[in-house]
Amino acid sequence: MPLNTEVARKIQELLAKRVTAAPLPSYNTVCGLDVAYSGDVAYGAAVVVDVRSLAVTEAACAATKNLVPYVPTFLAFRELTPMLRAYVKLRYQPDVVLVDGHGVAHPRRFGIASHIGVVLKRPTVGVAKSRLYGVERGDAVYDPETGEVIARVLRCGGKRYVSVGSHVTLEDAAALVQRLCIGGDVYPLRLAHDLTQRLKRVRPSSFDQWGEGRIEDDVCTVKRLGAGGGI
DNA sequence: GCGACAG
DNA sequence: ATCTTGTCGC
Repeated sequence: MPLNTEVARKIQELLAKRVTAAPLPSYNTVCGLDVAYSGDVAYGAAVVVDVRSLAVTEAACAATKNLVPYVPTFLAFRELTPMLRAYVKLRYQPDVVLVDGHGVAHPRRFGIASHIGVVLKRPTVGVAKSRLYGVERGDAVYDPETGEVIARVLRCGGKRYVSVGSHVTLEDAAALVQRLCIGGDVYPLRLAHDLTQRLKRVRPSSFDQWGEGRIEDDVCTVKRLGAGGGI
């Protein structure tokens, strides 16, 4: 599927007004969202972790076809569907969602993490491995237009640009990511990435035999608290 | 016009 | 993101 950047841009500008930065209430579970590709199929994964025990409480995934091309500043239009299709399969709503990509550290203050936060009306945090927009100075990224700090740079393996998705403050977002930085990676995102990579390998390349954009639950094992099975 | 440009 | 093995270095 093609991408109409004219329309996509207006959608971002309109929805950006819905981004909020409320302080994050106490949280117990954090979900990591990621996507991987194989041919013309995108695999999305949502892995939920208990912040105290670091145990995986639940995980889900999905596959989608009819991919949209990647165009800088419009990543959400390519990865939103596979991420959300996996997310909605979760039985329990996680307290916070970590997204692989930027939040408001975006030219129109609406990266994929913000897009997901607004759509779900839930706390989301953007975690990217490289800068897309803004001026980096020390551990902060400033908006060249307003001078506002739009992202925090953390060291977790390599650099990690943390920004507000929505419904969280930058301070809380940075503290949360720092806390989940384990083994040189942001744990929930690492698990989501691993799951996504495995699905890509386990699945034969074609897509049709799995039907309307989804992977059978027996292949994408969904693990839950107290239940058996692994990711 | 030139350079930058999440995944 | 994806195509891909070995190899240099701490």
